[in-house]
Amino acid sequence: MTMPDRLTISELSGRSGVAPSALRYYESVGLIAADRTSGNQRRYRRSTLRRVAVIRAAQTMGVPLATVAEAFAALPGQRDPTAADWERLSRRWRTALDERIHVLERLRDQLTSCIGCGCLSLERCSLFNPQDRASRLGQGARYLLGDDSAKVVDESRDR
Amino acid sequence: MTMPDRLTISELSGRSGVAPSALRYYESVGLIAADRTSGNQRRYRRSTLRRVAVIRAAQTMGVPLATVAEAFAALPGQRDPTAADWERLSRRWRTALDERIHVLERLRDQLTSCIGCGCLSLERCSLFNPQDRASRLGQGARYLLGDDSAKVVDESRDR
DNA sequence: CTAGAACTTCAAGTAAACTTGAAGTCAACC
DNA sequence: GGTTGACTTCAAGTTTACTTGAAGTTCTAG
Repeated sequence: MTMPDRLTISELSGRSGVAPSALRYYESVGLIAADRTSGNQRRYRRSTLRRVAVIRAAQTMGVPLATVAEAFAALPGQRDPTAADWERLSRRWRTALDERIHVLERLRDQLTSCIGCGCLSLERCSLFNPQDRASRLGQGARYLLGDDSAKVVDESRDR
Repeated sequence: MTMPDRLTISELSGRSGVAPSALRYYESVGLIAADRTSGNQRRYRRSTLRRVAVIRAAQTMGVPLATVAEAFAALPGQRDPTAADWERLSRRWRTALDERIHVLERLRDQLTSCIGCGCLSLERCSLFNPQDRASRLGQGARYLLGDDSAKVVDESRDR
């Protein structure tokens, strides 16, 4: 009973904390895969546990599943991913994550200094700058093209 | 033409970068309000600009609109919010934002050290710990109750 | 005063990420 | 070998945060 070679869906669910229905959904969108028993039941490789963990980590970062699927496409389909495979993936997300953290930090500072201080002038306040929402993560700087910035610049004295 | 006292919906949309349809939606869920002209068209107070900016900031933080609405309930309904009003609100979110940033930072570090390094043992790796997903922001530590933690602890050698 | 742009409401549609339910099949234990 | 729990598929429902479209009204410039 210790360390089964292949996991049933409820085992994977129990170990990953992800509902069976969600795991089936992940399979339906190509994020994970499973072998089948003669009776058509799913049996997951142990490496799937790691995959699921990475999926949840990505979601915490704000990465949509479609983007995760894209990234997973770079992983080997047949053999289990190696450490190097996972590392390539982590490097790819690391930058985006750094950016996202940066945006949130700026927002935090603004939240105190701009809203909190009572400086009700909206000029040059990045909290009010739509450009700062370019933090969707996943596609990169989509927002940065359309020069939405400086649109919310306003004279002053808005309560 | 400089600095109108009340804004039309397209003016507010233009200045905030938020689509008119979204603004109407915000009104429908009680996030913003507008006076009406004799002909039933919306005229927004200038303070609405700030409200909308705060809504977008909250979304960047990952706060759902329902939670924003709750927070806004603490703002004065009649008079325009003062700096102190906004500050109370910002203090309330500041903590949550700090937490969220912290979670993402831990995730970033793990993303490199745990996945990247090839230490494929999953024990004590917070990337694989469902507890770390307690970052929903808004309700506080909902996840932290159900002791989901230590569920994903696994023996080792998962690829 | 009239054309056209901008506005109104309301219903329905969309996308993501699932969950739920029905109806049936498989596996494990005594 | 039967029964109970776990599994299967498939369709439909849910939530959030909107957008789109239809059908009609109002505002503003000439």
